[in-house]
Amino acid sequence: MASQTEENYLKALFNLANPAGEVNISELANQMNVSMPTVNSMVKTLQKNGWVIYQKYKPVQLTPEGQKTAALVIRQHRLTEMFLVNKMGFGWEEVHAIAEQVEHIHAPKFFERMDELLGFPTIDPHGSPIPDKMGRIKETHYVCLDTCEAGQTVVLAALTNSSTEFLEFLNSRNLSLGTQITIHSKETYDQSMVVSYLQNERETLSEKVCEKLLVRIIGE
Amino acid sequence: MASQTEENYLKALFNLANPAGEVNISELANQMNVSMPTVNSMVKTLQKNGWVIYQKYKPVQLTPEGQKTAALVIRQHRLTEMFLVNKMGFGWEEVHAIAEQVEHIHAPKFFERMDELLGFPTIDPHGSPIPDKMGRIKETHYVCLDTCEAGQTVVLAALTNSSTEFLEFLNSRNLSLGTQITIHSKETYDQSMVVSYLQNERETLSEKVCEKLLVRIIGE
DNA sequence: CAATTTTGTTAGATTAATCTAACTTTATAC
DNA sequence: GTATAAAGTTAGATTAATCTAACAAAATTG
Ligand SMILES: [Mn+2]
Ligand SMILES: [Mn+2]
Ligand SMILES: [Mn+2]
Ligand SMILES: [Mn+2]
Repeated sequence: MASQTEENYLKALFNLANPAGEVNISELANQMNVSMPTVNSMVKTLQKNGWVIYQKYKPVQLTPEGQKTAALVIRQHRLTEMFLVNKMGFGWEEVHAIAEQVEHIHAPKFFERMDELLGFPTIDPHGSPIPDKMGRIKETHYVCLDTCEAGQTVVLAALTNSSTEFLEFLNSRNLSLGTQITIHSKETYDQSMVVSYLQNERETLSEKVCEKLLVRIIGE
Repeated sequence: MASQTEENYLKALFNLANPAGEVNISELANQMNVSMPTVNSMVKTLQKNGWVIYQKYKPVQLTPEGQKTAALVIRQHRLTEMFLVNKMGFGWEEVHAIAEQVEHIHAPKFFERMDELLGFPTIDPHGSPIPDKMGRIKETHYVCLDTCEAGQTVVLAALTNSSTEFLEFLNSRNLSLGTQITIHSKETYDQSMVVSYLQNERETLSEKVCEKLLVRIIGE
């Protein structure tokens, strides 16, 4: 059974993997906030446990078992976030740090019960997909708001970044998942957009914000 | 901040303390399922952190800070058990192992929210008192069923042992907290009792069972 | 393509939590 | 009250997870 530390490395590998499934030692060290030698020794441990493939000086790759283990921890993280928001009244900006701890609890029934009580959700409070019990993730096909055009109507569906600061910014602008947004114009100089939604008329969103919003296009 | 391991030692010390607040090294080793040298080195660590008083060859004692830290972990354990039973539909025999892990989560808001949603309970699903936010425990004065007399009517209030096996035994006999029990007789030979409650008429409870049941006397 | 920079590895140390073996102190029992 | 037993300590080793310093390989770049 994976230790908490190992589970955190597996999650990081899962999230950092490029299309070929590869992750560099330096990226992983950076993500985990540890030194490269620490990562070097940890990937050897992960390999011994059958979770990664690794050769000196080559990028690391999760094995199928590694992928599944990682996906199940991510499942527990996202179910926890959903439970905290929908059943315990937390805000979407408060739940990540708690879920980061709860995800490591070894008690399948605990998470199955959450899943049931939540009605088997497929996305978490930030719009990220919740892997199923087999570790499979349903692919979503959202587009980034910054690639949208003036005149389009879209619905906010997910975020590419869920930091507390960004979520608090979205709260301050009254933006939440499911909000329907009309794009009035896009400034070619700085890629900012003027949009309207709910009571917010002609709100300007900077490129920095737009590039973190994933939407479904529903009109024009 | 206490590590998970340290928190578990503090809980054990809290629970093992005799009226003078003392715990022997061997008792603690036995409770924690580790060797005496392990305990010896751990109590030195706990002392360095200000949680215990300790002198070579003397029993260990929690300091007031140690007591408070222990009580707050116990609070989190018992709130979790209550939440699992009352809000998530678990049976009282299923929750201890999960709570043993959840109790170590560092997120005061998480447990405050549980407390609120539960309506600020003062006892857990096994009748044990839940310490308040200051670590204070409200004293209860129950009597052990095996000290009761024929003819008395009592209400099951708490247990001195909450092992899964014992809880499953109680489930099989339809016994739960709050059940009103009438004592018909007490066998002087083996201390067993013949009792009635709910639909269960003239049920025999062995000494081994009676000594684990704490009751409030309500009649005769 | 050689020089330099970046990335990755090895070696060796540290800290927490554990163990066994050997020894010492305290308690118990004739 | 000495002998034995029980309880407790010390010493030294182990494993997981981390670090820094030194070195090596790979990538970049003029
Ligand atoms: Mn999260
Ligand atoms: Mn985590
Ligand atoms: Mn318990
Ligand atoms: Mn515990």
